[in-house]
Amino acid sequence: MQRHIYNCSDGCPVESTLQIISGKWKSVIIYHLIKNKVCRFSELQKRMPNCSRRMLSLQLSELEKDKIIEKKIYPVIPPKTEYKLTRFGQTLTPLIIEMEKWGRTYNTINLEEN
Amino acid sequence: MQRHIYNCSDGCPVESTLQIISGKWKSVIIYHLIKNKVCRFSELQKRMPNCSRRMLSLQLSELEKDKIIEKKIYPVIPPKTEYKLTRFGQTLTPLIIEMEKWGRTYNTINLEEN
DNA sequence: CAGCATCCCCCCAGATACTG
DNA sequence: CAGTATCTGGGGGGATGCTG
Repeated sequence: MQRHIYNCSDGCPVESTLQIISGKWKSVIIYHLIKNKVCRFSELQKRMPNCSRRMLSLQLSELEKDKIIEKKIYPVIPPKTEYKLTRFGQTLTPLIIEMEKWGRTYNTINLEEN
Repeated sequence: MQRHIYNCSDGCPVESTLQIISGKWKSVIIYHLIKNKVCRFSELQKRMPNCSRRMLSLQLSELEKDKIIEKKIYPVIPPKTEYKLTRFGQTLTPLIIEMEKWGRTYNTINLEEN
């Protein structure tokens, strides 16, 4: 995690944030975990059909490494896992909700233009 | 701009937002334009030393195409340009400020851990 | 100063196949 | 079900040089 900071110009806070959430699907994953508290891998897949299984897996593992989400594995067959936000990850909620709000009005505007 | 929407799963608002601001440097550019109102190309360069001139140029032109920023060209020699947020672009302010806030506390936490 | 054009390399991410 | 492993191509992005 430390390396992130040194990539940022003069400690620019926006750049710091991007180091954590700029992955192609990370904010979307966090968004669904805010809305649904707990999600299984397949549930996330359904909610993000444009994200390949491979990508979903990669993004999840990076979020886990950065302590944004935590993973619970049930030792059963067939396998079952659950993902949820950590306490630290929950501090991203206001930011992601702002993304949601802006996206909603943006969608509305574009629909009106048709 | 329309194409953006159809890339989004079921109109997911977060995905819509990402279509606009997910470029590698876009949120950082917007951030500096919020803080400084008007910036010249070289001023943005100084504030984002890790962003190459080429990348800065590309990101700016995409933001302009999406009507987030507008560019004013002064027909002088040597050339002078100025960038600022459009009214539409200003609606992103709350979102970018949330990114700033989160990045600040994140930086603080990491400094404490040293 | 504020870019664009070109070249070129690397690696991101899709497709596919396999596994506990 | 919930992933890994491997291969591959296409393009994102750096470096450099040029211009009005």
